[in-house]
Amino acid sequence: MSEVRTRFAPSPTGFLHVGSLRTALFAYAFAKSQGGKFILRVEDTDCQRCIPGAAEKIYEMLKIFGIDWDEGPLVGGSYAPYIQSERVRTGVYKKYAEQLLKGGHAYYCCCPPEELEQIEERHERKRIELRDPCRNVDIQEAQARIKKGEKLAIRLRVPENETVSYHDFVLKKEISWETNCIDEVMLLKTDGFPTYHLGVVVDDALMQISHVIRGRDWLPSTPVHLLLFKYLGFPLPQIGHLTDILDPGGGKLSKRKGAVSCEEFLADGYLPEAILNFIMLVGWAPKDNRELFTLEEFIINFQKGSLQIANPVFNRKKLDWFNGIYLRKKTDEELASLLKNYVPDGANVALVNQTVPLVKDRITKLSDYRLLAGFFFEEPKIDRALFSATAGVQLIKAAEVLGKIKKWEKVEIEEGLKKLIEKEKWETGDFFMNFRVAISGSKITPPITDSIVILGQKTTLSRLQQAAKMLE
RNA sequence: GCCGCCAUCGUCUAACGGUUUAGGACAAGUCCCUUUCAAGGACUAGAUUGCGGGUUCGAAUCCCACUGGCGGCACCA
Repeated sequence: MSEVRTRFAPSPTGFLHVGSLRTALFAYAFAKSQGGKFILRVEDTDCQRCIPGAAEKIYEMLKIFGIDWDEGPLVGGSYAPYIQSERVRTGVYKKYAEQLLKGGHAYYCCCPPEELEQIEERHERKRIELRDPCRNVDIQEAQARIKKGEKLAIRLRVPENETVSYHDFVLKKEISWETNCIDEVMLLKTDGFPTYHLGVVVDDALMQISHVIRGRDWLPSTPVHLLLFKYLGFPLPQIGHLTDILDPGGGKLSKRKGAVSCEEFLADGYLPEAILNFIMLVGWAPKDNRELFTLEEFIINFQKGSLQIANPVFNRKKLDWFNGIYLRKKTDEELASLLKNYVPDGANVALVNQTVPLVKDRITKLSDYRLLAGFFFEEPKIDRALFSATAGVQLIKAAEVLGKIKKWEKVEIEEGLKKLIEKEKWETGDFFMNFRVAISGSKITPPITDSIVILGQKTTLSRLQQAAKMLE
């Protein structure tokens, strides 16, 4: 059996989408699970849509998630990805387009390039006629026009009344199309760049990709690729289409309803391993219902599980759950260091370290830290409506008791407070809630006595006094 | 409009055509723990497997039709 080779082929037109991360992950795991190779190829043949720096961002992201590629041009001792715009210069795409032309499987298109507004019109026309009028233009005539300096594009010539089909290894079924329904797509643009269709087929063939794994949204263009593989005389790779990830609100996962790029999730304080574990289970499932996998474990188990064929809905709550799990797996030191970008500016490092054990079980993502522990670093803004009617006296007396404490330690503090509550016959819950609000400005906090131990006697007293004053 | 894909609890899913009173996880609810919120533990509820027909001794599992969802139809990828 020949080597398994998969690839991830993003276009650098924006941030890495979680759906793309999944495609990359599955292609990577598929190859790795069989001792194969994984390749990264940047499909940047539409110069206008490319965003400077986007490609580098994608490399960086993949590496953060542990997805690294095994091949490519050597640059400074490591592999660079294959880049289509660079390959254009070698003339490969043009060469194969001309081969198709020669074989009668493509033709020059003399239509003037359309503006975006006209595309809609074309779309309407497609409903009636799939064939381009240029298919009948004499090739000699077209070549004469090119000699005169005109730039002509090249379209695929689709045969009539044939059937094309392939076996989808993810869907596990034969899928076929009547050629009469296949569009005569553009292959080579007037700027000399290939379109996606020519680009993928030529490169997948030349790079000897054994298994093409891509999103379901590519399924409709597969018949075109099938034709190209055939006419170019390339062996057909195995092709498999992954599910589309759906938005809870319906339709494909979209930005409107929240974050979709890996950058955003990371910035929000989701851990790479949590995102990765979550995304593994979106479109793939093991037989034994296991849920926790590291990347290595995923690779080992990949073949034993199965790729889903029904489109899943993106379940954010489940991502939160995974993140909580991985957050709690961190040591306090690790968590403190991860929290660096989420603590208030200029926050005291030692103070942050002390608060970590208190917040660890209470945050679902790193960005929650500030909301929960902000009062350690800045004076709280207190809404007096949060206090109960008994708050005034309680705070004053609590301050008196705490002011007398010699050793500022948890046991001493708790003892003093408990005695006070008993003596005054207060309700424990009522007292602590008022106390909590006075210290933090919030009804939701880490354990409050632990918190004031960290906060220190001076700050604690001043906050109590301030709150009491406010209630006068 | 045309072409294609899909269909099990709210969500993600498990279940060689028979061991299934359809299992697990997230979410929800109840209880325990508890000075709040979490975390943790225990438990509950939730799916006549979209609908209708077949095939079969037997169907969530196979076939057909319907309905619904999704995707694609650019000199974009």
